[in-house]
Amino acid sequence: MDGRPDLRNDTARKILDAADELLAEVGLDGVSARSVATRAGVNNALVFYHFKSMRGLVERVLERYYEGQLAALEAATGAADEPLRARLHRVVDAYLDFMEAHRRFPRLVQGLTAMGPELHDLLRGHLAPLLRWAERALADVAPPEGPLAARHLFITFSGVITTWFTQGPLLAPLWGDDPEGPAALAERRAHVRWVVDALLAGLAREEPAGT
Amino acid sequence: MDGRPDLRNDTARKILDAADELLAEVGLDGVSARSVATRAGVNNALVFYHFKSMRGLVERVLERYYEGQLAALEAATGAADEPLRARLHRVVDAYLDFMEAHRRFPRLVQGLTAMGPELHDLLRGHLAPLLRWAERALADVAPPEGPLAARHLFITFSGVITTWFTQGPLLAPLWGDDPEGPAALAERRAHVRWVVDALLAGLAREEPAGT
DNA sequence: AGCGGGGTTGAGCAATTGCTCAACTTTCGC
DNA sequence: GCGAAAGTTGAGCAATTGCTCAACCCCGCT
Repeated sequence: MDGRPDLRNDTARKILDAADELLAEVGLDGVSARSVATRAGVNNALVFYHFKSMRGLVERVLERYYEGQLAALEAATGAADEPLRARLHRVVDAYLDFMEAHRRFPRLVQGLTAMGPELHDLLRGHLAPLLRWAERALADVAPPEGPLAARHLFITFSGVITTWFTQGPLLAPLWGDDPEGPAALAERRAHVRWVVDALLAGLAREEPAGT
Repeated sequence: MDGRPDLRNDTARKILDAADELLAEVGLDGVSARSVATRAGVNNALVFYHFKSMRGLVERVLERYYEGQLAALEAATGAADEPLRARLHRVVDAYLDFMEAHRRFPRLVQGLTAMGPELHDLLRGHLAPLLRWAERALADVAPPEGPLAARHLFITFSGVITTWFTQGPLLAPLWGDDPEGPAALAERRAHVRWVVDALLAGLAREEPAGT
């Protein structure tokens, strides 16, 4: 009933889905237990029965997304004998695909990050495996320390990708594009790939003799 | 009394400053008119007297930041005869300096962006001049359309910079650094400069014969 | 048939919210 | 020194919030 309720088509799942939708529509502060319950078609007391508190609900929504993201990135990592550039392209594609398939996710993370330090530990716990994964994936080309370390590249890459999804809806109307459309995403995907190539070229130039 | 109250050291300014601080501490939803008034040392009715509504207050806080940011970037743009690389480095430095001097700003924007579409028009209004400025500054090296257009580069650059300030506090403890310290910022600054150089090199390679 | 427990319900409580209002004080032109 | 405007105050209203609780329903078990 608490912690991790069953999510097989029963009430807890409907509540979780409703919370997910509402978080994207009205933001974190706009969603109330009553609104979640109403959308899920259940009594609002059930929200606190299945998830212990409102915060527990939000944490569970987050958890679901981060698990999916990490799985998607790891699945795209592929074999180590593949050329790094091709691997990175696949990973970046997977990142973009996941964000496109779950457009609410970057918004949600953005909102929670800005909500104050109480949630930082929670977010850190989900970010840590992603960072470790990036450090492993970039171990061959990035120095362990300094301005070109994998952690900086990780922040840069994730910034380049997620900023499109968070700022895109704001900016795209300014140049008359549909930010949610597939054409705009394809263009952004090409841009990100180009950025990856340019940064890889820069890394190769920086340290011509790899390990 | 409304719209744009005088900000010369009287009550309206104290309210605005208090709101600014609180927005960063407890997030957008955590700040109430009473909390703002208490911190400012005034009666809470004054919040609605000087600013018409709670939203008006937040808008005014935002406005102050965006005006400062645009001024800082334009001041750093410099003369057109200077080499583009040097100009970009100066602009990027100014961007980083502004963010460092106003660490609450990226957080605030992040929170407001995630808060739902009601605030999007407001944010768009502030973002538009920044975008136009970027398109002007990059007119020589970026094509007007496609994946390398100035707008994509703008999102990329601002993502690389702001993500450090929003995600940094989350990630830095994972590698035992003080994200707010000057050493961490200097390292990030070097990283961003390196990114700028790498992307400029990529652009030069893409279109060897400029206008 | 009876029992017990997970699931569900509506009502409700205490706290907080944005905002209003009438009354009070201060400021300022005249 | 007068009167109007600007500024300030405490009280309070209507609505919403997270959350609790006692009662109920429904199911399998014996």
